[in-house]
Order: sequence, then structure tokens, then C-alpha cells
Amino acid sequence: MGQETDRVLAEVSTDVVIFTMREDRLCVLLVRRARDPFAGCWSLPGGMVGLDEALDAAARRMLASKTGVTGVYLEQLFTFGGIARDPRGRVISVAYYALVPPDRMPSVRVAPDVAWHDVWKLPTLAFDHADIIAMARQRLAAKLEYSTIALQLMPEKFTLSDLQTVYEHILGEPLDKRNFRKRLHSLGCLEPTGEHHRAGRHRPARLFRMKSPGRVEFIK
Amino acid sequence: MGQETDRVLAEVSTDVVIFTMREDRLCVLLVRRARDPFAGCWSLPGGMVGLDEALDAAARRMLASKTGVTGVYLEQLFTFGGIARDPRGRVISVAYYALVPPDRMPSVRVAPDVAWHDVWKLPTLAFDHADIIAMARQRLAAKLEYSTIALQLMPEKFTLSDLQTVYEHILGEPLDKRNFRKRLHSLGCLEPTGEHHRAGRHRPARLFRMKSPGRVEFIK
DNA sequence: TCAAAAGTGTTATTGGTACACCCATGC
DNA sequence: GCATGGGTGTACCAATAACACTTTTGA
Repeated sequence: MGQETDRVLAEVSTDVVIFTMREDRLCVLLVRRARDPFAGCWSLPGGMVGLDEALDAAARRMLASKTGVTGVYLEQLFTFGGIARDPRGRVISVAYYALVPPDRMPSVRVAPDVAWHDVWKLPTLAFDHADIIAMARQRLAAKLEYSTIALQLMPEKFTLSDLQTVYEHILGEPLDKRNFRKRLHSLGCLEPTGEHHRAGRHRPARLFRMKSPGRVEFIK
Repeated sequence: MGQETDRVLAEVSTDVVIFTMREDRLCVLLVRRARDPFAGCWSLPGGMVGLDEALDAAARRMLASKTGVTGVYLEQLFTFGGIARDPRGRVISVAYYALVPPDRMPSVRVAPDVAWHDVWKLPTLAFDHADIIAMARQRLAAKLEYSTIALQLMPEKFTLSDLQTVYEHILGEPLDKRNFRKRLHSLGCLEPTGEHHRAGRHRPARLFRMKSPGRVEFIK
């Protein structure tokens, strides 16, 4: 921008890695491509950024068009600008990732060309979308260590075991139950609802909720 | 990218926050703008991305054109895409930051419209460049805590006091000398050159160098 | 009464922080 | 000999990691 040159125009798109928890698995929303290139392949939801549209607004638009969801956690991830990443020509993609609580997902909307995939068992992906998802998962895992971001993947009410499962599945390793509970309680951002959740022939679990839903705090 | 829409073309630029240490101060390279908008204002070096040029290649080109430096640490920072950030029209900027060791800077090259500015005492800046520099400084400060990135700002040989000064100036707070030295020695990425640096009427300081120059390690 | 998950504390280790004096040199 | 920055170790505190049993329920 500092020095003027010939004006070079490029296509700018956003791709959004939409995460949610389904059946104790971290899942990503993928769209099956109808046409070439990569026809039949799965890809991230994405599209061109409008001329009068901010980047994050474009990302939220992609999110809403595939899921109907608004107002969830969204963060810019990275901008992918390799010269050959789209065989049709130069396309620069500003990637975002979003965290959708499972109770915010309209359960029905299962278009045949849109599906959730376990982030650890992805199909072959179009473009460089496998790289984008890998980076998003790493970023999410890193943020578990120093923020309360995982709570953005929880429904309004949840048990501590549910939450531990989320941590374990994102990190890919088991955690000690007592240390985990001690740590979460000491954050002071959860409160018991007073209700209990019965889930089989064993002791019911206490339900918790966030004190400030939507707020992501940094710790340490 | 997933769904096809009308092709919207935008201008894509990169702006590069070029850091170096000069006289024990963390400095940023700024360019004085010759023309409107913001004529006379200081701004980051930057320019349009070529159609066949990767984003990081464009950033390295900006860096080389202002400083002549190649092969230094460069990292993508964030993509700024607000709709009104450039009054001439829609311009999306992929910001990078670079770390230049002071002995890599050709000392003379002081064009009248290019100058180093203390990062804590910046002039009024064009566009949203103040935001970009602030974010770069924060990112650098955060990385001091969990990586060896600060060594990328050091000349080939340096004293531990020099290095401590770098940390202190980036973080904006004094550090304990013994704790600092203990920590850096325990990283095991420095080795003494055997030489000493005489700098006044006091004990000469031991000179160190990196065992693997250019390598940035993550710690903890 | 049994199986299955919920819930709960203590101890050991580690890493971080605070802190004060002697050393080598140039003037 | 004195002023100046270089160089070193220890004691305390806090955070983390390891670890096992009791409780409540449904079948």
C-alpha cells in the first residue's frame, strides 16, 4: 500500500472451519463439491468476499448459509495465498474457524451434500482444505491450554465429564479426572444449575452452566 | 470457494512490520507517504501482491526493496479487511512482521522518506497501520514467553546483557538478571564464542552465539 | 448385589520468583 | 582506589502431576 504500482486484482474468498461436538467427537462441517475442480470431493464451506463486506462478515455469512447459526465464536485463522492453490486461477482465502454449541445446531438440516465429519477421520479434501483444518485443530488445541475457549463448544447445560471429553478429544490424550475438575473449578467461570443429569444405571451427574456465556477468558 | 458466485475482485496488498534493535530500542521501519491519501504521513512498507506471487514472497519483496535484507525471520500476522480502511476503495492487507538482526542492516541506506522509529514512540500513522504495529508488538511479546524468537533480533555475537535489554524493551518491564541468565542457559541454544566484549571501564562481557542460527524453538 | 460412571484430597515434584554480593576493568 | 557493569547461588512459594477409594443409581 505504501508505494503505488499497477493495480492487481485477485479473488478473495473465505473458508470457514465450523467445529461442533457430535457424539463425543469434534466434528467439522464439510460440503460436497458439485462441480470441477474437485467435483465430488468434500470441501470447507466458503465463498467470495463481497466488495462491501468485511472479512469476518463474509465468514459469518458462510456460517449462516450452511447452518443458520449466528452469534457464535468466530476467529480469523490464517490467510492462504499459494499461487497454485486453486487450479482455476489466483484465489486468496482468508480462513476462519467457528465453534458451534451442539444445542445451537438445528438438528434436521442434513442436506445430502453437507455433512459433519470427525476431525480425526477426514475424507480426501479439495484444494488445501486439509491444511486449513489441521491448522484450525492445532490452534484450538493450543487455546485449550490458556483460555476458556472449549466452553464455546458446550450446550447451555453440561456435566464436567462432558467437558472433559471435549478436552480429551481435541487434545487427543486422556486427562486426569481430579486434576481436570480442580482446574476448571478454580477458574470460577462455571456455576452449578442445581439440576442433575441421569444417564444410565449409575450416579447422576451435576449440570453446570457458564457464568458469562459467550465470554472467552485468558488464563495465567 | 465452495459455492460459485459472481467473481468479486479486490486489491490485495501486504504490509510488513520490520523490526530491528537500534540503540537498545525496538524499532519499526516506516515510509513517509508522498501522495494522498495520508500524504506526508508515515506508513508501513507495503504494496500490491503480484498475480503470480505468493503472499509471503510479496512480503519478502517489500522487505528487500526497503532494506536489501533477505533470509530473515518472517511470519504472517493477520489479514486486515475492513471495508473503509483505504479511502480509495476496497483493499485487503495481509500483514506480516519481520525480525532483522542489526548486523544485517546496511547501515547507510537512510533515504529521507524511510526511517526507523521507536515502537513505543510512533508518529501518527496512515490507514490502520497503528493497529497493525500494535498487534505485531503484542505477538512478538507473547512469543518471547514461549519461544526463542528474540534471538532473531540479535547480531551474530552478543552479550547476555544485550539480550536481556531486548527482552526488557519488548516486554516493557525490567527482568531479574540472575533469573534471566539461568533461564537462557537452561535452554541450551547458546554457546560462548570464547571472546569478550570490552565496553568501558568495567569487566568485559562474554560473547555468545546461537548454536543453530535462524532456528526458532518453542519451549515448555 | 453388581456394574458403571460421579465425585472427592493429599503428597511429591517442579518451576518460578525474590534477593545480595564479589569480579574484572578503565580511569 | 573507585566507579561501572559483569557475573554467580540459594531459599521460598506456587503450580502441576501422580495417585485410589467412596457414592449413587438402574438393572
